[in-house]
Amino acid sequence: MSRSADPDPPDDQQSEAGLRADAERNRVRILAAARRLFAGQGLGVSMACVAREAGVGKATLSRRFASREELINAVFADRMDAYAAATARALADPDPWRGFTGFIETVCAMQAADRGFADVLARSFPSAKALEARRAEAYEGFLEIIARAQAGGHLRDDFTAEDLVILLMANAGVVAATAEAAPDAWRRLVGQMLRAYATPGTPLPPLTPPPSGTAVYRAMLRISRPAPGSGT
Amino acid sequence: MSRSADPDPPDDQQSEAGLRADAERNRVRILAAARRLFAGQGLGVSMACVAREAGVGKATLSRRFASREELINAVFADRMDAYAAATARALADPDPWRGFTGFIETVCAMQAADRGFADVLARSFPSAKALEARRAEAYEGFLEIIARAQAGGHLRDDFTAEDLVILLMANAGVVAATAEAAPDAWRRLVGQMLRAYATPGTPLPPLTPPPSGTAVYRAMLRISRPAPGSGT
DNA sequence: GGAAAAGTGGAACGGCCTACCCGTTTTCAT
DNA sequence: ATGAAAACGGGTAGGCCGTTCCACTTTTCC
Repeated sequence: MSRSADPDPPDDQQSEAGLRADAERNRVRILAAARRLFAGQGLGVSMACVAREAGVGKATLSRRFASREELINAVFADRMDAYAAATARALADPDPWRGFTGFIETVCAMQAADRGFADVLARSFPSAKALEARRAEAYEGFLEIIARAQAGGHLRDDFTAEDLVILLMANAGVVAATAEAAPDAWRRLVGQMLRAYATPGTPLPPLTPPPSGTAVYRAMLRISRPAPGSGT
Repeated sequence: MSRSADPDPPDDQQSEAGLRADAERNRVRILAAARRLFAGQGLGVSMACVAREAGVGKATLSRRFASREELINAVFADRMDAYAAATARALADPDPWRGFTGFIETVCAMQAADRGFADVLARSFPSAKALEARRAEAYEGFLEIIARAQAGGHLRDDFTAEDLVILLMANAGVVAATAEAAPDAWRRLVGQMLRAYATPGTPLPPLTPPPSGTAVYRAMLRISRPAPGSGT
């Protein structure tokens, strides 16, 4: 709610302060290109590739986004909004357990849909202020989701917020490996994890069937992750 | 059982056919260096780094191991032996369920102990014949482990061999992220997965406590995976 | 003990990436 | 319309990575 309250109205999305028209246009093209590449290949894509894909010079990219983290911050701002919003939606659900499972599934689906975002959720970027603020916000919301679901009796008492991070890291691993060859594999993982989180009597939806043996084999072959430079 | 039945006896370990003494010595140093680096930083370490660590020239490394996969094949041969042997041990256990859980824990522990091996288990290297032979062997054994455990009534009927691969990929993700900051996080994941695999009445050991919030946060900061080039 | 064979490491090369600088083009306000 | 400021993109330098070639050293074997 406290994001862009500029007096300039006609910006539907995020836009930078006093940027010249052509500069703003390039900014948008860069963001679109980066979004595309990050989604498909993870956060490790080289800056030169992003510039090439956006049809701008490397210098322009560097001028607009000084570091990779800055670019990540801008690219994933709206996804992090959706992430934070998902906690609110979960809390609005009258059924605490359904709110909990829905949140887990939503978030893991976001990871599956965007390899870059999968990494963003499993890592932390201290210099990306907007992102980290949203993450903290979501964390607070998730604590409440947990408390409600535990009070409702369907979530085990030993479940902690740290377990979500572990799940996100695990799911990032599965998504990175299977995105192309077995794009539904993550559902299997999540279904099983929910079984593990639930108290004994809890009714659970049937498990997604596992990917075929050949699909899994192809996934084992294709894992080609460029992966983030440990850069600045 | 059908491995090195050479007439040359005095080789205790793996050694190459007619290699000059000093060449063989270098070979061993290369393997040791690669083992060390792969274990700590994953399979993405540069060949130049391996050569430097081994104290040999890059040319020597390339001459001995033409490709990264060849090096991986040699380095992880004994680990894959242990992997295959673990299935035999599991099958020797009179309690099928204990055999199953012990196998899962052993394998995931191997992943946690060696980041390179974690990747090896979650990927496939068609050109690394020795490795893949062992993997196939282990796969056969695992099918039997599953059948026995399901017949015993403690393993759910919907568990499949593909679920092991998914678990290995998930665990590889957790290990890559937490190896330094929260080295026990994988135990939490595995404990929860076993809960998910077990039929309702099955007695299960208590869950490993989750890593502390600060440890998890440090893990989210430090994920710096070089990661394999999508090699030859 | 000496020559041939086997092995070695460094230099050179091409490819890819990042960071920086600089001459040119575009925009915007007057 | 026009000039200054802003933005542009390409070129260059520096760093790794992996591969190949070549003059030199070590081992082996007779």
